[in-house]
Amino acid sequence: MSVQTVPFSGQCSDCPIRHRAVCAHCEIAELEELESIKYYRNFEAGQTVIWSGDKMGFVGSVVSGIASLTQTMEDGRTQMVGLLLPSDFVGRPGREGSPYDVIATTDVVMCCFRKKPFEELMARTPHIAHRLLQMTLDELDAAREWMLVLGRKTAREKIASLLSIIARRDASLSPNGPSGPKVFDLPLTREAMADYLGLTLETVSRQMSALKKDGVIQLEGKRHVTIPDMGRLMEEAGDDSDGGMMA
Amino acid sequence: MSVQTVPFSGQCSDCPIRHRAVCAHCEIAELEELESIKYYRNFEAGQTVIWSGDKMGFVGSVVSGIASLTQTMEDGRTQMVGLLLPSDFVGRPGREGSPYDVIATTDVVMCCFRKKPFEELMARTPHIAHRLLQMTLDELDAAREWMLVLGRKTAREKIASLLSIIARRDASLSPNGPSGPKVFDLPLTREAMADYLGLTLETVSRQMSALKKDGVIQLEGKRHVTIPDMGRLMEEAGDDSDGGMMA
DNA sequence: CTGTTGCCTTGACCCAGATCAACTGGTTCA
DNA sequence: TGAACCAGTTGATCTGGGTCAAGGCAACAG
Repeated sequence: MSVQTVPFSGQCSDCPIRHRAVCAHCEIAELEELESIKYYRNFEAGQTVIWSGDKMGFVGSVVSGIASLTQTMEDGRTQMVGLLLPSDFVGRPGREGSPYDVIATTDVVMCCFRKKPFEELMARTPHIAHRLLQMTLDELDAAREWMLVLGRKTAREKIASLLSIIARRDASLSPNGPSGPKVFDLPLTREAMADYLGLTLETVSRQMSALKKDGVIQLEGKRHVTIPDMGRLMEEAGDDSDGGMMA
Repeated sequence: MSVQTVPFSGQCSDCPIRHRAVCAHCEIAELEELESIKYYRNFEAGQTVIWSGDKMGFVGSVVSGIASLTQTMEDGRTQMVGLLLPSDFVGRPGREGSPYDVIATTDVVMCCFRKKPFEELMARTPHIAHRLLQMTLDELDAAREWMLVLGRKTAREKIASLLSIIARRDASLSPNGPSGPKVFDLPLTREAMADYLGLTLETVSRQMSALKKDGVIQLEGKRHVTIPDMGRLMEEAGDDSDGGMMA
């Protein structure tokens, strides 16, 4: 309920996502231009940022918090089609509306640009256009990796896949090196996990319990997760256990 | 077995995908530059265009035929994560290798560019970079739409979704208007359909038979499909039956 | 301290789709 | 002429995960 405020000076140079967002490759002058058209918006957990089909007046980056992209069928079945983490971009230069709902999963701070000025700026700033292409290609790869999860993995593998994704990206932001136990708080409810994984929340709950019983994860409360052995978790996910890092 | 050859003069100006591929927005001068670094390659049905993980020396566009992007787990489970139709782009400027296998589903002709020269050209040709961004965004939307199919639809709905996708894009290329019966040949085996839909080929076969029995589709042989009522098919797919076109 | 609400867990049962297996018809090759 | 081989169909059976239903537990309001 408390109104969140921008969690830093508000200057691009101090911005926590400065080197990962659309603006990552910008030079000082370009950054100043961006700075002049940007503004911040706060969204509370559960709030809808953009409704599917609505025209979108702005684009922007997630500064903090987590949002989700969700598709819904007429009969209520829903599928989350993307997780937006800090530095991820929302909206499409050159598109009217969003094809999915964008929903704040936790409290979210976004760095927004009105669409028109941003598009104009992008047209004459290859650094931005190029970075956006890179980011879009990354998202496409992530979406396709997720298609394998949705289409071919068992419930247990799906849960393990989700946990390993969250653990890995969390690790990339936080301390303690790549190996060793990982600890984090799940930012998603069981229902949100189910929507992401194409499962029911009961199955999610059961498989979480099973992974706990088998010692793959430890749970403290409902959300606080410890992964004693990341390699083990990756095996459970059905991925190559060597996550690309060799001795 | 017959060696396919380029099915037209080989000049960009005559190219069947001239106005839909990466080069769509190029001006004459830019097109000439592209022309000077392009070459054609033919692949037979079943042939692997690129192996997952291999470094890729080229990028390019599908000129004719159909290719698929496929991911495989160690135990052999496979998921098709994309269908490449004429005008679709293969490869990533700025990436070493492909994260998935690219396999020719039918005989395929590709218009290729060696990666390095293409990247250099792209860097100084915003028309190409911009078009590539557009196309990537489209692919991302398609991938996300497919996530809903994989995660939440029943086998029958999945088949109907696939058929309606093929029918719609076929219709956009061929005669007879948007409404009225659609007729086409399935470019995929039952197994390829199963890999795309996250099903087994037996289930695909059964659901095809069921849709035929219920009059949603007509089958002549195994592959030749007639859709008497597109609206009906869209309902079966669980999509909004109005495909965006209103009276 | 008690009722309510939201999130989660657990159990019992069921069914869509997987698995295993037999069979059809077309095509190629000898 | 027929053996071998595909791609596809169809049947019988099994099972992972969905569905339905009953709590548990923490947070909060009255």
